[in-house]
Amino acid sequence: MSNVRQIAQQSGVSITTVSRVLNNHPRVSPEVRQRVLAATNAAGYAPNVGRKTACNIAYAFEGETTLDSPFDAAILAGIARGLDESGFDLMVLNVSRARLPYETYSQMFQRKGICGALLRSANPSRPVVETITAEGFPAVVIGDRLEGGRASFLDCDSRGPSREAIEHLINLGHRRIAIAMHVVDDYDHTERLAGYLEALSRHGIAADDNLILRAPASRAGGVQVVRRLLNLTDCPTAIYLTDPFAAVGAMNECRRIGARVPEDLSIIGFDDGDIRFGIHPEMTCVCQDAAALGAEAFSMLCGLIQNAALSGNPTGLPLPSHPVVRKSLRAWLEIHGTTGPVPTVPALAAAGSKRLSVGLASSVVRPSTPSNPSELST
Amino acid sequence: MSNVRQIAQQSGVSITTVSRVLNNHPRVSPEVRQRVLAATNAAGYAPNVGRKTACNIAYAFEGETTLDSPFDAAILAGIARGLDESGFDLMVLNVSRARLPYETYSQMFQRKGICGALLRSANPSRPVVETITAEGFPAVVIGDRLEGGRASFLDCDSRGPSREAIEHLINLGHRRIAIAMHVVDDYDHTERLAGYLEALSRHGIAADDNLILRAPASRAGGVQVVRRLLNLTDCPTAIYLTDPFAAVGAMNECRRIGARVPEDLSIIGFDDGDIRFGIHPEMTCVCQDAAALGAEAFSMLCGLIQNAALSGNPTGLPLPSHPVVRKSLRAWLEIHGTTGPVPTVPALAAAGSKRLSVGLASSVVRPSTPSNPSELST
DNA sequence: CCCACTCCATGAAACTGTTTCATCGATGAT
DNA sequence: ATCATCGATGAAACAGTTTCATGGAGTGGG
Repeated sequence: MSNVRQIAQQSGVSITTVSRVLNNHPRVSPEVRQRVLAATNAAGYAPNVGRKTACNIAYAFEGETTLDSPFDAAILAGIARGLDESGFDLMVLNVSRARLPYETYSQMFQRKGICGALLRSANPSRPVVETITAEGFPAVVIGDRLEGGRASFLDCDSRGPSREAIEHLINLGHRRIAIAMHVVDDYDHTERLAGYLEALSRHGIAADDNLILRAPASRAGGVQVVRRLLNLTDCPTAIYLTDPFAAVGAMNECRRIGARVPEDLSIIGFDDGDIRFGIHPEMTCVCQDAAALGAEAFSMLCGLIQNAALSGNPTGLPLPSHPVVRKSLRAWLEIHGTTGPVPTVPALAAAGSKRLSVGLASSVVRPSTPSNPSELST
Repeated sequence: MSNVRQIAQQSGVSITTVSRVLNNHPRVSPEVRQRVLAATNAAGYAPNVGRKTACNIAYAFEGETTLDSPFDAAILAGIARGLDESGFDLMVLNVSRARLPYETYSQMFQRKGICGALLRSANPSRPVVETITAEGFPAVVIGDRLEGGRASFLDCDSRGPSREAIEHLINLGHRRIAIAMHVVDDYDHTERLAGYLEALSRHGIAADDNLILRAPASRAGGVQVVRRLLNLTDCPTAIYLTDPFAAVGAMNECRRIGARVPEDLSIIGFDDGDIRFGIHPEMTCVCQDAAALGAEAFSMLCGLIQNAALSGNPTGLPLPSHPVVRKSLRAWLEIHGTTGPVPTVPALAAAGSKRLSVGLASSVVRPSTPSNPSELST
């Protein structure tokens, strides 16, 4: 185990200077700082004083917080339930903000007394997540499959259930089925698209690019999905929305324009919690148990931490070969009241378009895509 | 500033022993431990080494976590948004679990590098919250008014808007108005009851104990509220449910038994987020902005921490007179589609009761209150 | 050009808290 | 009675931080 005195000797400075560098004090010349940092990283230095306080778990994300989404909230709650028995404390951390310029992510975690991290991954933050896991710091990635490196992860397979959802629609006679995904292109949404495409191809239905939409994961996004689809000359008879809020928004908009669900249009949503029971009709949807995801990820992380402690690497510094744990929970399809047989008469397009134009005239909300009158009347 | 050596001298032991006591090591005799602790508390000791790491904010609660509720989730999100600029990190802490037997809450916070706490208060945890604030540790209580001591708090006044909500119903002609509150009797729900009673008394309507219900803050709770109220001989024409989920459950149950909202029954709910827009008809409700509550509480706490730092009390130890900040946000009434004129014919009781018995026969869910057939037929 | 003066980088030493190892006495088994 | 063991304790070594002193580079006035 290296200490400040060794680092000092190796970089030819005093321990004072080493301490200053490590604590980011201003009064150090750039060259000396550089030299000390090099020695520090080479030696894999970790502070020994205050080491005992390293009993925190981080729920780490990068960039904007999405803590208020039911998904993140439920994950947090799942983690929190595990905490009580474990003796760990939970820290919520924006890793990109918390890291000092010079340090590795592992060093940052150590500095904050964190001995393991749950990494919430979305596509934009993937590079960061990959860096952290590559450093060998005990971490479990939630909601992404980092097949490449040596990352541990827990994801929820929504591809199979998404396929089943679409096949459910196909069995009901639907052929023109739309899918609406989040504009942020994360792993989960991509998987749901894959399930959708799989179902279509299994039943010999050609995918239509016009029926593959992206919209914000919000009620407003769902509203837009319905409006845009109703503008199509060949309107779909069913929509799969891969986000809870978007699904609710779509239901609202259907009601507003007088399209009956499921008589005129079938809707399959997605649910992290129990939104599906709060709306009417209860929503057919692909479900995942986000709280279970949090609890499971936490227990995986505890395993990793224990393992690191046993292998004499309590500081979480990079190891040539650290253990990898990978696991998948499964999402599932729940059939409720928003899916039904394909309409015999194509009532939706006509009714929808007509009422859409009426509705818009009296509505405060304007569609974000400027509607072309000629399209509306088709 | 005291240190271990002073504590050691005062309690007549070595610094080793003091360190052992402070770190809760087992090999200390009870008497010595007692003596050292006394000296420690008397001296207001705070560790100096590792002091710089005290840059965390705690979101502290006691007992069961409610992190997955939209209210707590939104508060957290509000806090998280403030964090980025502040340079603090957020710790989620179950104070009753995290505290070691001997230490004060302030010491516990310090041990964990926490320089300020946001305390989520509910009635069962009030004693703990009061203790913490009495210690003078920089803390802001969210959602409770601790008028007594010197506690800083931020609450959201829902009493006025609750009164307005009931008056809105009275103006629509309603006279028999029920209120359903959470079984856990926290400050907010009590306030909403007060607003309800105020409105009744202002309009010379006598409060009826039969119309004041308690039910769990869940969809199932809301279902029960409707069932129990329909059992009454003199059925209400409007209900105010002080919890979002309960309101949604009540709406569901109304739909199931064929009671139309608002034609047969007016419903006013409560909303922390935007549930009101996700259901149909959009729900008339008293709203509060939980994210704003989190953000505001955080900014208040930052003020307290800065103040403590300026007054040379960076450790957050008890001060004879620490500053107190108190603030209220306001909830507000939003009128949407679930409230309407009082029904001219008392259709609900008859229709509801009839369908209730039919519905129950075919339903898996049983009411928790055993229904008396004679009551049903009235 | 020289001489204070200032400012900055740096190190020695003082200081804080933790951990290791040795000691001492009580207790219990033989 | 003797020896082994174990628990409580302290001295000293150790790790890291902070204070204060130092020396040199730059600067401005004479």
